[in-house]
Amino acid sequence: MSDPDLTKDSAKTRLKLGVLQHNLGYLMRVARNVVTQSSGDYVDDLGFATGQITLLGLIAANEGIAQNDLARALLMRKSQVTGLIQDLVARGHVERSAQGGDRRFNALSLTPAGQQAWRQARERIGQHSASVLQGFSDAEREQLLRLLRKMIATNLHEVDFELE
Amino acid sequence: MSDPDLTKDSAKTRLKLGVLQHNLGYLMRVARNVVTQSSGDYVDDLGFATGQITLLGLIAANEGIAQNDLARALLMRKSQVTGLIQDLVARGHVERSAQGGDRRFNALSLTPAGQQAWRQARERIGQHSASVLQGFSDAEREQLLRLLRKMIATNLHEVDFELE
DNA sequence: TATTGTTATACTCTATAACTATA
DNA sequence: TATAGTTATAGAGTATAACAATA
Repeated sequence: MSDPDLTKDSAKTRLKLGVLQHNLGYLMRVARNVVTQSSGDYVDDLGFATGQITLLGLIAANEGIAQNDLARALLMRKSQVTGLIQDLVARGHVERSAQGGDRRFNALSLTPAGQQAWRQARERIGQHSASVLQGFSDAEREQLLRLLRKMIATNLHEVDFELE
Repeated sequence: MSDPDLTKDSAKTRLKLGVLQHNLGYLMRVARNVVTQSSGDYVDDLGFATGQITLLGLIAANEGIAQNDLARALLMRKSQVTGLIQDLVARGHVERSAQGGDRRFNALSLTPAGQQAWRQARERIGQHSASVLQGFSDAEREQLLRLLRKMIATNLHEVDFELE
């Protein structure tokens, strides 16, 4: 991602973090920016909107899931999920099969094309993840992911995550 | 933060993460949402826009810093920093004193009122940080923050973070 | 020619609420 | 009365580029 705005200055900015180095909000803000800004290099050409790859992955792991459950799992609004899923349906990646019992919700699943797209996207986000964590030892990498999962699990009370 | 959209269902959504449980992008996305959505409970009444508290903290730790250096440190656009700083100046928290040497950039510093505001905000974001990490041991907490700092430092090449 | 900072503009993402259809 | 999902709309956040002043 070439960035004409950020200065290509060779001199590094020296910066003190002060108390912010112990603050989760600050560190998560910058870390999030690090991750999202570098992700473009890996997935932009696939043409997915933000969040759509994640939706594919969750549907792949949870065949027949309802949209509201996706919204809860991602802390997204259901209206937001509606738009993203509608686009995935229009592009032939996802299909909504009306559930036998409760006709209010749609059971979501991936079409063959959607499974193919997910396989490709999965490869890419794996590369991206490895790239951002290049300097990390295996233990550090697993530790970071584990602590993020713990943070999510202890704060997202509506969802019961099933880990392998 | 009461949320009329998210369902207050007592039944938990059971969800498999699949390969996403090992993916940094997914975990950072949800973790970020966990943090930002809960932060409102702690800082909304202070009336700051997103990012402004962080700017106060960085200026407090780096008296005389330039706006572009703040932008680099936060992976923000300089135009975005302009707007946020202008508002902080208008509210009397930050002042721009033209630097003797290079008259292109403004050396930023906190006014007495800004220092007071930062002390209050610092207290709040500390409480928020502790709240999100309630279930963590001291070792886990410090480990998570350390790994986030490492992730930022190894990916933000333009900035040289000075830790204590 | 390059950098700091401003402005204007457009775009993406997120939030709110009213609505339907089902239960 | 409550839930799943849709729609419309507004707002917050971010991106792009042209510009002035200075180096």
